Amino acid sequence: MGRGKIEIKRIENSTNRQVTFSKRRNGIIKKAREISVLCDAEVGVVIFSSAGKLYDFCSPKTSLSKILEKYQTNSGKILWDEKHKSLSAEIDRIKKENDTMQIELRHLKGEDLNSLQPKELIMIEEALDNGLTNLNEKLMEHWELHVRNNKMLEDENRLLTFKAHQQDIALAGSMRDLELGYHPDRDFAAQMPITFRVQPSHPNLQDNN
Amino acid sequence: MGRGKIEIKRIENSTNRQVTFSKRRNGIIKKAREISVLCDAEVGVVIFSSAGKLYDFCSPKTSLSKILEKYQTNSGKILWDEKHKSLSAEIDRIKKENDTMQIELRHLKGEDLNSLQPKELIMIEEALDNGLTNLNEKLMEHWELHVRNNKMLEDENRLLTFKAHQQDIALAGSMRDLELGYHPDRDFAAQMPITFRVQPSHPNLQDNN
DNA sequence: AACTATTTATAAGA
DNA sequence: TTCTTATAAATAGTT
Repeated sequence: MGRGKIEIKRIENSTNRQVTFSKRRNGIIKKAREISVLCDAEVGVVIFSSAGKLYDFCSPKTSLSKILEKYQTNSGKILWDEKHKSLSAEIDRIKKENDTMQIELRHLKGEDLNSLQPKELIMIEEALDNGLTNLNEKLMEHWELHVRNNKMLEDENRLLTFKAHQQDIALAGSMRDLELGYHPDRDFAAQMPITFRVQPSHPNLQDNN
Repeated sequence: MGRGKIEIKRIENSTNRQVTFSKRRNGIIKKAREISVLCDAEVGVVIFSSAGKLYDFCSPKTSLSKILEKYQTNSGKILWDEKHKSLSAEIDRIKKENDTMQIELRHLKGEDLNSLQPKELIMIEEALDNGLTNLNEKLMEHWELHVRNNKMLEDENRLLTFKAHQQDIALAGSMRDLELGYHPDRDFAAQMPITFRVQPSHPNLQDNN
């Protein structure tokens, strides 16, 4: 249907094929929806493009899972058996991998060494030595970083202390100047940092007896 | 499409509905076949009539089972029953375990250490030290066994050498004895253990000359 | 992504 | 059901 009739065989032009796929896919899914509504049918459609992209449709009020379950009981065909097998096979494969690693780990931790030959033991020893070398390198890096940071902190600290000291001196100087106005005879308070000088909040509590 | 336009809603007339179902079902399956050929797509269609009758289509060179398997891995949706879920769950669990061990192994081999804190590094170092200790112990056992075996071999060797030597001497002695029979003026054969002295079984052969 | 000339699907009727 | 046929829908080629 279209400007020309086409033969039903693989469309060789890739762009063309993709466009046609897109149009027809929409068509099928629309048709699937329509039949499910018009005829009260349960429909499941799964489409993979040649690029592997997935499109699917499932009639409302059900699920692919339910439809497929019904498919199995109805057709007698078993859809999951293969899947079961492949899953089990994968489990076996991973478990084997797991065991191998487990053994390697144990060996590296110095466990279960009895069955090993000196040659194997020496290989493990080399691996451990190697690991230890790498590890110590990394620890050294951390340590150096730590030392450097500490040094920077110390420097900063010294600088801050110095600045604070300078400020104290400067403040003390200006206090002295101020107090000189009130009690020209006393000036030793200026030697104290300003924060330590008592400001009596209740002057009447002071000893009057 | 047809003599009149129809609204997309459930067809109430049962006969009508069934006829429409039949026609449209054929239509969908034809379309599914066409798209699978034209566009090199994998298509699976499952349709249940309202009466519960099953119709299905699957593109050539594959199977519903395979398509659905692909559907699962692609969509992440799980279509299968409880058994599958538990298998999948186990796979996930083992894979996680695997990953953990893989990381631990790498760490013990001194790889991928960058993300670790000094505290963690130190723990790994302790594990490595420990492993090395156990390993060296085991190697030492092997060595001692080896030494002991060597020593035993040496001892045995020495013993055998000694015995061989003694036999040589004994043989030499008896040879001499034999010869002494012919020359009675020599008697130092008496220094030899008695068992090695030859009892002449044919006295008449003794020297009468 | 739209357009449109054609083909195809199908609703209704037989 | 199946066939026919008028008409709706889908879509191939084009812009």
